[in-house]
Amino acid sequence: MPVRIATWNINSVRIRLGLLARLADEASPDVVCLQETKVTDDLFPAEEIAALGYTHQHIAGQKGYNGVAILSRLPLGETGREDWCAKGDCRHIQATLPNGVVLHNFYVPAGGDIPDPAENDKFAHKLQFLREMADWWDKPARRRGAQMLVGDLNIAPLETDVWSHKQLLKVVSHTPVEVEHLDRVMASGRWVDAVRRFIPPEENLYTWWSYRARDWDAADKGRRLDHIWVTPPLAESLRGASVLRAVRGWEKSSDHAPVIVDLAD
DNA sequence: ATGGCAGGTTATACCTGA
Repeated sequence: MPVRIATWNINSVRIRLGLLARLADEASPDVVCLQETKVTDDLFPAEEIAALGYTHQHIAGQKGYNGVAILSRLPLGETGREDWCAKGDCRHIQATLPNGVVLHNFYVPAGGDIPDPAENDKFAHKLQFLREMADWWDKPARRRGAQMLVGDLNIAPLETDVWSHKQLLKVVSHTPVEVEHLDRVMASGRWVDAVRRFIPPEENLYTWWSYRARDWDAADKGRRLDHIWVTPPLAESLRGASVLRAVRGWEKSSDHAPVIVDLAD
């Protein structure tokens, strides 16, 4: 049975439960990975989400900020989480799917406004987080088997991942130092960009559009911050990938659109 | 056009996002 996996920075799971229901109805992902749930585990709307069919849930949330969740219609095997940068924040969880795929859900720090780690602690945190991710997959034992890495990585690596490469070179999310760090993470895990296997790198592709634009759709000043990567053994199972841009236009939407991939058996 | 918006909080102004 094929498996559909979605990743979505939902920007508060409680305020957008209705949109999650609509996503479940219209796209019917088997597994949904959320970021920025913005809720502690005791207040997580587990029953409402179970009623959508996602009875298997692995969550790690905190008050106000961050927070990640893996919601699944399929049973989850071994689950876990890593405390990157030893800050105790909720930016990563993982779970094993019935097909054996180890699924990692990340919310990489945004990094603040100033792209200089000496001047901006948030940017330093972002780079450190990425270095720790690269170190994690640098060990051959951690590269074994079929793995998938999804989430809001808060970096748009390609020139076609932003509305203007030139104008964003000094804007956090598209600076060369961030892209180098992300490339190192990719290389360490031998990761394959699943979405760009289907939507060629020559084509502009975004997953995030600012709330501040008067007309986000017309201006289309987007960035591709949300990603789905797979390890080489899993790349052969990919059957499709897309960004659900229309979701960005739903009433009271998140500023991020969901990204989905389909896997064959 | 360096503006503009949105969510959360021991809220009613300030932090975060990117």
